[in-house]
Amino acid sequence: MSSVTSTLPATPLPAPRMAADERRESILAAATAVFGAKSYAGTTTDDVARAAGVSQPYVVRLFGTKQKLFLAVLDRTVGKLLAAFRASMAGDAETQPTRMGEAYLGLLSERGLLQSLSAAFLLGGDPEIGPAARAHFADVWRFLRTEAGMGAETAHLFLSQGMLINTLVGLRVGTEYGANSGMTELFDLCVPDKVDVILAQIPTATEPW
Amino acid sequence: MSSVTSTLPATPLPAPRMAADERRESILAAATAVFGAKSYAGTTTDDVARAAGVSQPYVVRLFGTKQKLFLAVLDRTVGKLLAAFRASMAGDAETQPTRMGEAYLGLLSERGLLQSLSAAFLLGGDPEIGPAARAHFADVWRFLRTEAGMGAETAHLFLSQGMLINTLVGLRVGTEYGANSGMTELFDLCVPDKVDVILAQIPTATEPW
DNA sequence: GTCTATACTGAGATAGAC
DNA sequence: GTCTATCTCAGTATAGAC
Repeated sequence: MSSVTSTLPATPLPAPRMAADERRESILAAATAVFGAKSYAGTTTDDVARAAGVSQPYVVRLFGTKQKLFLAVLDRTVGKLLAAFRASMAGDAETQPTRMGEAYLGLLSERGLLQSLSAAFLLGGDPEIGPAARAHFADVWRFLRTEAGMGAETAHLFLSQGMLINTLVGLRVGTEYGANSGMTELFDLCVPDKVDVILAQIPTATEPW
Repeated sequence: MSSVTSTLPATPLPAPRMAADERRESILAAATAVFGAKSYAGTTTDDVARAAGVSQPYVVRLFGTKQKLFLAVLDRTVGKLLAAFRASMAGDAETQPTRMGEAYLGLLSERGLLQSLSAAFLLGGDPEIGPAARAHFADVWRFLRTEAGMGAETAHLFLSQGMLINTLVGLRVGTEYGANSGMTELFDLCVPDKVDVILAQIPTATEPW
């Protein structure tokens, strides 16, 4: 009915060129968010690509395989985790556990970071991911016991509580529960005086992926 | 070269007829193991079928969709969890937390039970699984606080430690780590005097799926 | 450095026989 | 109650252009 030129197919503007390292990092960040939300197998390389604003084959091109991408995400995540812990270690020994706890909560501000970790920790049976996940977990444990100087008991409690926090965030408890349902009580114990901060980090709407 | 009758194609013996309920339960058990090992998205209905010794379409036929199967697994799992807790409640109040902890550890003897739960707890963002997972989690919390009469602090600690145990099992820590690596220390704190029992529950070899 | 086109495979689900 | 055959789509990965 009308001219051909008027029905423009909206050229899907190619992503602007970027230094490889920069692009790599932005894809890792996107992948972290998506893996965190949909777990390893539930994530497609296309999800990641769209979250990062690049094409699906390019994601594969840069990282080789989806699995390698996931392993790269893991490395980066644990690196950030330990870095955050180390950064929190200045100050007097008395309040250190508290500060480390807060450092941990700070990591919630990166979408999917802790949930990607949790996802990896469930894949111990995978022949490639499993060993990597165990190694990373052991690194964290060793860090707490040696570098951070925590006693076994303290480190145990610290880790436990971290895992529960991960669970609550993975469950998206904040999005669905109101002030009732008893969950708020638990939330308060897990992240005292930080409920609002935490809730803000949880994705509320449907994501692009 | 030889007679036709001698090269038997090994008729893949059809599963013996079973009452629907019985078959349903055996598929649920198989599905629990597989979902626990490979997470929701990583599990195929064919994995489950083979673990249960039936055909893939039959699994779908009985449960409608993979998702419904997973939700059924969740129901069953939480049912077993609460049942085990309730069963442990007889006796004096003093040692009750200990007995509940032991009841929890007892659940490790069913392959994948706690790991399926953990997997579900990571899928809070899923439009159908998320709400179900939150509801189940809330049920457990309410149980601890009301029926089991735990204080908020106690319940919090109890849950935390449960989540860490789930993590360790999901990681298959026992399979890969020997007496070194520091993990044994943590293991001992998580499941005192039960290390061997726990390790025995962790699948060691390649499974049929 | 990044894309389009496409080959290939795997997996959920349906149809219908026994 | 259970299977075989099969349709169909989604998703990883490759080839090759720009």
